[in-house]
Amino acid sequence: MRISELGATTGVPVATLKYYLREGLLHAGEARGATQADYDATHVRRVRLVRALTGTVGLSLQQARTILQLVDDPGDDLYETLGCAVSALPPATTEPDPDDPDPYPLAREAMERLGWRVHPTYAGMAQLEQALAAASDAGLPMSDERLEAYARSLHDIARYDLDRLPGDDPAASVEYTVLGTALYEPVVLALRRLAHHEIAGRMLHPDAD
Amino acid sequence: MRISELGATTGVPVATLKYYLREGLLHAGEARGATQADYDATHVRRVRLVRALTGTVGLSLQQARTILQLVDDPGDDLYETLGCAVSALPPATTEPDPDDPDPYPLAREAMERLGWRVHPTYAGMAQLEQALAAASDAGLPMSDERLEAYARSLHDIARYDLDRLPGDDPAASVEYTVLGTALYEPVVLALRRLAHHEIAGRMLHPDAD
DNA sequence: AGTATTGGATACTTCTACTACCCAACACAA
DNA sequence: TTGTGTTGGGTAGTAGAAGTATCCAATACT
Repeated sequence: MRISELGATTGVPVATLKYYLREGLLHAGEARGATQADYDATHVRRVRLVRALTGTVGLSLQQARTILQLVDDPGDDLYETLGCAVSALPPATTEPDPDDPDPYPLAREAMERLGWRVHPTYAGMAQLEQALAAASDAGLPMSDERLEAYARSLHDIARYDLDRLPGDDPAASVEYTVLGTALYEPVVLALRRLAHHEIAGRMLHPDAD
Repeated sequence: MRISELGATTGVPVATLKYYLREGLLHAGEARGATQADYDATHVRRVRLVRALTGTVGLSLQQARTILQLVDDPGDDLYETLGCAVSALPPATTEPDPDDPDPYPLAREAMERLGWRVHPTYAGMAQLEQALAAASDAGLPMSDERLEAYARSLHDIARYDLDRLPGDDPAASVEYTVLGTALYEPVVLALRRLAHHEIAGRMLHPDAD
């Protein structure tokens, strides 16, 4: 498959594919000569993945590249690889001051109340801290009760995800977890928005069919 | 309060505040003369809100402006206002072809299976359709079973949100719902990521303290 | 042999979100 | 009253992200 065919198959302009090649988001095709290279199904899949991550998920090319590198070359520790993936996802956070004994007080207290055992400087902690602080700053602080309600429901979702990992294939598990974390996030948000709509509809127009 | 004070209080450069004024994200201060205007607590709140929406939530200024206009001047129908707000949130979707009798087949089937009564062209439908299509394109299609598991948990969250609306104050309800939808989304994502981490930790290191 | 396409490189464009600078009008302190 | 500093209002410049366009010599296909 030549590059123009790859473009036709995926609907992505050839100039953009060349850009992805330059930027390291797409592996080079197999060279068949100085002016010809062969692209295959792995390239089609990769291009679709890049478009899904940068388009619907809303990642920057830099963030997508980091995720893809983790999928291509995962460590053997799911736990650590997942941490690297999460730290690549938005919202971007700054490194915590290593001297600060309690860099994420809101998130730490939340985890303690929930009884969740998480590493205190896991990337998700910084993201939760930032999210809680942003809500407070904006005048809608999140109550402990609400946070616990959210956490319980999301814990159920996460358990569903991890219960379905192929336990006998660590590499597939890493890929599934890393990509699933990122790719299903838009589904999560869309479903929450639709649920708000559904419930508001029942509250305001209970008589409709 | 002068503009420099507003900048000092919020930590936002004066040049940026002027930019927000020009762009209609921040209402003008009360003029006290040709070269002096007075800013108050509503301006501080608004600046914090803009920074929360554009920073942590990740909205563009255009999207944040749309949300803020809805909060400033909501219709009297929570149902419709919420729809406008959701359509301003990412991922951006295109208008459906009005001749297409079934513009969002994946999302429609999902809603039917779930028994959710939603308007078939609600903005969230396009977003769900796009999210499901992106996951499929990327090689991780979402099973019906998984979608239902996610939907059940997120419906619980949405019910929690709407059960706590001040029923006697429609304007406050609109503000709470619109801003809560947007501002709590980063919390939702951070909690899901942390839950993955927590559960993976228990699976891989069940013996740790 | 001739035409079209490719890989590779470089340059250009568009958009967003600022950031910097300027200026005349004013406020305030000495 | 005079000097110093700030303000509103405007214009212009910047940096980064994500492409897009063009050129070229080297092929591949017909």
